[in-house]
Amino acid sequence: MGRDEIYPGTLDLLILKTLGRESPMHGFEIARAIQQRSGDVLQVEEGSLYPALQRMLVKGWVKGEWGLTDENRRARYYRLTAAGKRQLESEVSQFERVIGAMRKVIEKA
Amino acid sequence: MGRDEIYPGTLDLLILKTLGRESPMHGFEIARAIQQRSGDVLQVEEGSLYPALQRMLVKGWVKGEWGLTDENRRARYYRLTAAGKRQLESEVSQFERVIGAMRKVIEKA
DNA sequence: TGCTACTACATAGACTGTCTATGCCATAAA
DNA sequence: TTTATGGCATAGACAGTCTATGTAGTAGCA
Repeated sequence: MGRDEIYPGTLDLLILKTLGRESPMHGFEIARAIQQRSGDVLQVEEGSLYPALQRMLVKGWVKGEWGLTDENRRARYYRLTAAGKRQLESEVSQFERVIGAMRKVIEKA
Repeated sequence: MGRDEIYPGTLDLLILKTLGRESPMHGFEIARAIQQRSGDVLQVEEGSLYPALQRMLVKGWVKGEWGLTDENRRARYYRLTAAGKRQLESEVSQFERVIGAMRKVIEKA
């Protein structure tokens, strides 16, 4: 309620997918990419993004390396690990399953 | 993560829709209806269901009346209020918007 | 009568995950 | 040298779901 975007539990999926599409990326880029691809509907706050990335680092779904951006700022570049790819696949199929089930509950008939 | 079903923030929608489809219903019936309609994918735990119904009572989205089931057990029968119907519509359209946006992020291309 | 199973409602407490707010630091621009 | 901006990060609040537990009434059965 009050919830405006991004259902809890789906952020990881968005991040993993974004990294799966293009790697490596740093945090800001990931957030921007999600926002753009979603047609400006989904906005990932930094206070959600970084904790999520930390969790994924710990779980070994992503690896991070410090580097420099085009504009010479330090940034942490993330890329998917093999475990991350598996996780991504699993989350995608779970997403489809759950959303499909919700559709059945919601649809007219 | 760990999350198995029902993304937080979507339970209200499921309950509202179920009540919108058939009223009045008591808690157990609502849970059963959601489970059945979802093809046994979504399972609403009692510890989630009753707090959700309480919240909705407070917010005036549903009204509850005590009654007796076919089997002579006391049960609280819920029905949508006008405010509940508006809320339902709003949640459905928000759901479509967010899920549509997620699809754009997730889809192949 | 006593036991068990089931229906139905309900709450406490843990836990997860997101958000708001804030801070730090470095670079670039004014 | 001040300001804006990019980028990372954490603390604290908060919402919402789950697990576990409890109550109580009904039905069935021995």
